[in-house]
Amino acid sequence: MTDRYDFKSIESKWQQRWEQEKSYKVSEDPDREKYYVLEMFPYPSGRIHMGHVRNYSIGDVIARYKRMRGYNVIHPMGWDAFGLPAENAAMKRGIHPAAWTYDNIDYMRSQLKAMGLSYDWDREIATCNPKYYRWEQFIFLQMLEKGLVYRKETTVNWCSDCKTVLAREQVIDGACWRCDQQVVPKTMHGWFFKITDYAEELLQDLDKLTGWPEKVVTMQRNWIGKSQGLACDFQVEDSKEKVTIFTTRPDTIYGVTFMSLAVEHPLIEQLIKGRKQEKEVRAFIEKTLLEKQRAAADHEPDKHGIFTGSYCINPYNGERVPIYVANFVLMEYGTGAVMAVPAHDQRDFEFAVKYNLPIRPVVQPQETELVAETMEAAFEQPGVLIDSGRFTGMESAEAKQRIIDHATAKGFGKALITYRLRDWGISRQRYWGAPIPVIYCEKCGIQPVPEEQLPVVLPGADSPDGAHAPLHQQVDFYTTTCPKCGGAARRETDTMDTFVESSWYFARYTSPRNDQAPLDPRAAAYWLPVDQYIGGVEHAILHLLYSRFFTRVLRDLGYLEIDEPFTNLLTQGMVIKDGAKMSKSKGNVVDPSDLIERYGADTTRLFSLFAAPPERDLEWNAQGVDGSSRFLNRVYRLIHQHLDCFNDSTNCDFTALDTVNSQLYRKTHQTIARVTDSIESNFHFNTAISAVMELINLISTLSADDTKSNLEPAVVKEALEITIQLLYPMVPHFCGEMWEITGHDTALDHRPWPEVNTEAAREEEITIVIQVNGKVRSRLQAPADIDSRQIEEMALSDERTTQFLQGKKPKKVIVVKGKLVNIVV
RNA sequence: GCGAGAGUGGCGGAACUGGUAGACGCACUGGAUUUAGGAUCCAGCGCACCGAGUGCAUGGGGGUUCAACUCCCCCCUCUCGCACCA
Repeated sequence: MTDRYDFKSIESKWQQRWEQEKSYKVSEDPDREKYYVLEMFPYPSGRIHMGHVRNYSIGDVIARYKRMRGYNVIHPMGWDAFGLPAENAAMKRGIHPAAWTYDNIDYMRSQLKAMGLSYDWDREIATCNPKYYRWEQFIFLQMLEKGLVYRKETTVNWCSDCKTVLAREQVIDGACWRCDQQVVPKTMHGWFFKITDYAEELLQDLDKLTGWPEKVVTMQRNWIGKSQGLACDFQVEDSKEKVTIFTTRPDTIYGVTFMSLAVEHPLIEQLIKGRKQEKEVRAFIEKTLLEKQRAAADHEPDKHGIFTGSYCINPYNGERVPIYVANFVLMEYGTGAVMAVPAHDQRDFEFAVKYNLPIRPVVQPQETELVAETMEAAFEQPGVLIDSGRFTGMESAEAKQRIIDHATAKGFGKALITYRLRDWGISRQRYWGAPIPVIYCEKCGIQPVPEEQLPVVLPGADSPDGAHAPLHQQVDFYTTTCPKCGGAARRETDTMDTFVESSWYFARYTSPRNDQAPLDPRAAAYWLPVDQYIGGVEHAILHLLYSRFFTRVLRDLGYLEIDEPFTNLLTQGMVIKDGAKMSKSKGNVVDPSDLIERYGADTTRLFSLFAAPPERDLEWNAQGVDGSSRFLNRVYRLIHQHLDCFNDSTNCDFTALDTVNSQLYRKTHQTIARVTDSIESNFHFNTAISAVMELINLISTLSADDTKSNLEPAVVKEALEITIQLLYPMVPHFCGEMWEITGHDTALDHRPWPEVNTEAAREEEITIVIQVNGKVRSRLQAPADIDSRQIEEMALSDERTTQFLQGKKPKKVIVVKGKLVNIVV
């Protein structure tokens, strides 16, 4: 035997075996309870990085653990394969995006296989495959039919150099992230998913997500951003027009002293026409629009505004209210018009101070009295109404309701709920995405591509030198005939946002080769929802919200029976090095392949699990990897040292062990308990590994030469067998091999997880801590079942303790059974 | 600004419903063995004092308690998310 295990041959041996035997292929089995564990699928960027290693190691431990627990575990993997980087790489290297993508997939698949991950590779999907996006197009059409998709014109960020729409994240200081060209707003048509139809349900059901991190739930709640309030019409003076405002504070409506409109508000034109302010206001609007375009995301511009020359009437008190245009009012939210109450809204307060507008308190706090002249900030809390007509004297909460009721009764307003959530714009002017399956006919208008003509295939993707220009430049692609009238027509040339693919892939995994429907409802009903989903917190909003939306859409289309796709969510921390996230630009990247080459997959996995609990950031430490490697070699040597125990057939009475043997027996069962608990409660594999290390340390200590003869082979054998079983989900090749060389012929995947013998795990003797005035002064050994009176007696007669008492009489003695005694003097 | 989370040795991190702070690992120090080792084994390792020992220690300051990393109040720092949402 050598003193280090040969990870190379062991790992390739087991990987081959798993592959040949299809060890992790699963199918529906109504007699067994299923468990669906899923890691967010990767974008095939070229090589896997440490974040992937961490993500998939965590998932694989859970998959293997649950398998040992007897579950029918589905653990699939695939590729989020559409996206802009493929097009960029293609441009740069003169190859086709499809070729680049599929090459990357092949390489990364081999990297994942080298990690020994227990996937059912027969379920592998790549979203750029027409067999996948065909069904995405199908779902799109079903949604279109149901009115969940619509086309509208909006303003987008356009880069004139790259000739494409940019996502908001791709606009840096007003310029394109790639070519640095100034981004311009452009009005164009696009397709939208009506996610806002589900806003309320998506919000309400967040309460059901008890298996999600609070943080993610909160982020989604804020993102949906529900506000309840009053929509109320203010009649424009000397005009037929009305300004409709939205407020969440109807209780402050008697404190309105002016009105603010967004610069884009459609009414402005009429308000200023022919007035002396006309020119000035136009100039202001133009300037503000420019400013908005340029505004960096990280600072708020100062508040500016300008009087339009018009007034409107507060329907509650009949007062004339001057109408302003202000740069801080958003057209996209509410109604684009805000009633300004400087006394109770900080922005309005600042604006009023700047432009010398009146401040009128109408809600009084409990303790103090607000006086307009001395206010230094708005009072934004609820309180009791004053100077508010018939509502004076009411509490804010009641007043809100009464004021809304009043508006409803009089017909100039109503209760309104608004959401921050916008409909999801999915049109992209890029090549490498799923084509949107509609046809434009001059005569018949927008026509869905007939189902039997799906998929609308991306042209050129099947040959390496095929065309990959944006579809609107590919005449052969967009020239078609109308499915209705047969006349000349034009295909939609936009492709879908890549987030669409990832919004339902987890469901497709349940019947990945189905060519009759997007999903097999029976398979979906068996496997879904995903029991444990694992991925980076950067997807907390978009991907996870879209998936929740799609799940409901697929439910309403009759494919799914569930509301929520992911029962439990684990958001893993980043892998960092030298205090920063690993990135090429920082030059602190560790390539997982180098590690696997040098230390093996098991060591790499073990370290990524041991260095930090999953939800925290993991600081990469090269020496820490050595430590993990050392540990495995230590286990390896220890097993070899005790190989004879596995052949020993001496009878052993586990109920009558001597001190040394019962110590090991006890520790073994305590370790099972600790490891099981660490995994079950919060997936803190770091403490699970620590526990096994302690067990190994004990076996080492006890098997040092002078005491070895005392150890019972059966006790050592049990300890080592359990070590191997407990470590198996984390370091599967190593443990598979150890299991085999210790004479077992059933694969560990089919061995049940070890059971704790609670009797054996119980300590016989415990350490009782003696405190004097709360400070530890002494420790005593006592039998575990000692009662409080006896402990107290022992403590008071303890020599060290009496020294500290210096003859003083105890005022009080607190005894915590099995733990400590505190003597107060 | 708002929201969420986190501050524990030289480092990563332990500590159950308040009850021995620092498990486990890394680094470091001393020793053994070795031709050699980035191998292995033994011992030490929060800080202060020469020390058995004692005192001080979980971001800072108060408080509750016999007892606080843990509970309460105030403050500081860091990370992440949202960012004029009416």
